[in-house]
Amino acid sequence: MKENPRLIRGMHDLLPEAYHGHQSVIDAALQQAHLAGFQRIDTPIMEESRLFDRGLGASSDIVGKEMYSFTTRGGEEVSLRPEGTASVARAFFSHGLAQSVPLRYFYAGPMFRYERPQKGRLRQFHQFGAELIGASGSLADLEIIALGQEILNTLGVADKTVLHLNTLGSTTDRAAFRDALLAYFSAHKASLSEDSLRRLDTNPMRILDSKAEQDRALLADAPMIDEYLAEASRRRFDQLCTGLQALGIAYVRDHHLVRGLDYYEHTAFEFITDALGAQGTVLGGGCYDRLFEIVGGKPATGVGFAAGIERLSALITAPEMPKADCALIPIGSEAEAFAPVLAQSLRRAGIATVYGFSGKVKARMKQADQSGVAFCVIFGTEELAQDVWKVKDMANGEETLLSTEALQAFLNTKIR
RNA sequence: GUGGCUGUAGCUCAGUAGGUUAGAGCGCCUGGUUGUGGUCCAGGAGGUCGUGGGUUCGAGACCCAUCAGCCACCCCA
Repeated sequence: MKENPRLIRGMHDLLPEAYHGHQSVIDAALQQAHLAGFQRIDTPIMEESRLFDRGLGASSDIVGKEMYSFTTRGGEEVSLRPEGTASVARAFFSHGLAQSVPLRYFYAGPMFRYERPQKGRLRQFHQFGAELIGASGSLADLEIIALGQEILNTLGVADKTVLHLNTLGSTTDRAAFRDALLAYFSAHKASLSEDSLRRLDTNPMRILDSKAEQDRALLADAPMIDEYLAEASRRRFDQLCTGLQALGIAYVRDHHLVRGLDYYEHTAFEFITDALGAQGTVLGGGCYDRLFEIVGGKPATGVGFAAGIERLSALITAPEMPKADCALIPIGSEAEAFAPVLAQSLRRAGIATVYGFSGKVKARMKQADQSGVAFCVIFGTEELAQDVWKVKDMANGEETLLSTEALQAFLNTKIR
């Protein structure tokens, strides 16, 4: 316990049961993504640090203090990815994909953030996400939100979440709004919390979602984004709202929803739950047109979301683990030697077969039982001599003697 | 990064105002059954009490440090 290697802080093993929960979340998401025409991609978990430095914005906490960054033996400055979108944007340019627009991509994998661990917050965690590149406007926003909603529906967690929706306006709208906020809060510096005083310098919009009472008291009279929206921005948002209504997707307009990454503009949304403690966002995203120019120098449009697999996994009722269909219990060295042969033929017939339990027959039966198999095939010198297999139904204890062909047929009908 | 709570067997926890050989339940192993699980009965193994230091005649209990976990802030998936 003292000298042995330990788990690094904030890192978690996924034992079979937890892994299965994760996988079923990914499977459900993937299934819906497929139905919507999104294709799976993977990008490296490591990128040049400057991709994230520039892409996510220096004012974001992620870049400021949460990245796993280091210098390689070759002297490259690299970072473990803290999120997936910047990499997708990079890949867009790396492969000249501007030709093939619009693109619908889905990804899933580990992300890394050097934060203090807490409920629903790990240093290595897993996200899946969807990105729609090269389509823009309210229809693209709607498509992405609808996919997110559909995934939550499939997972059966939709009733535990609320969709929060906001618009941040275009880059120019946002800048004007920002200035107005800066002016307003600067005039009320005395009443601001310590954290918000800091935000005033780094990112005034973040004061909007402050949890501090003293800050919230100021919010009522604070400038609203709606007052700063250009006509086109307003229309885009209105059309999105109309579209959501048409799809029967409920939402709440959250004027204080601000996302932490600098690249967002126009539509921003989060599906939030109150069942997970303080880390309530389960799936969130928005429009990130600006990211492309920052990353690749050329304009493109994008909207997408990312979802926390651990958080979703904690919300769903864990599906049952898949079990093997039957276990082999050979008795005696002759039978022992034949177990692999029988296992091979059963497996080739599509029957999931386990063997190799240790100890006496009693102990093996117990292990087989605990592995959850529905049937045991018990055979020793007697059975081998008569060329039969004794099959035991673990549910009711019934035993049947069967020939090899009959065994496969028997198991196949019982299992399906 | 800041604050609060916690750290005793594989798991969940108990451990009186500091006092000899640290307990329970579950799990595990063995036996009751020569080739048979899930119930029952009997027995058994397993702990440097997170780690390091200190106080004391004596520390699992008290103090300090450190590490880890949890919860909240911060931030976000």
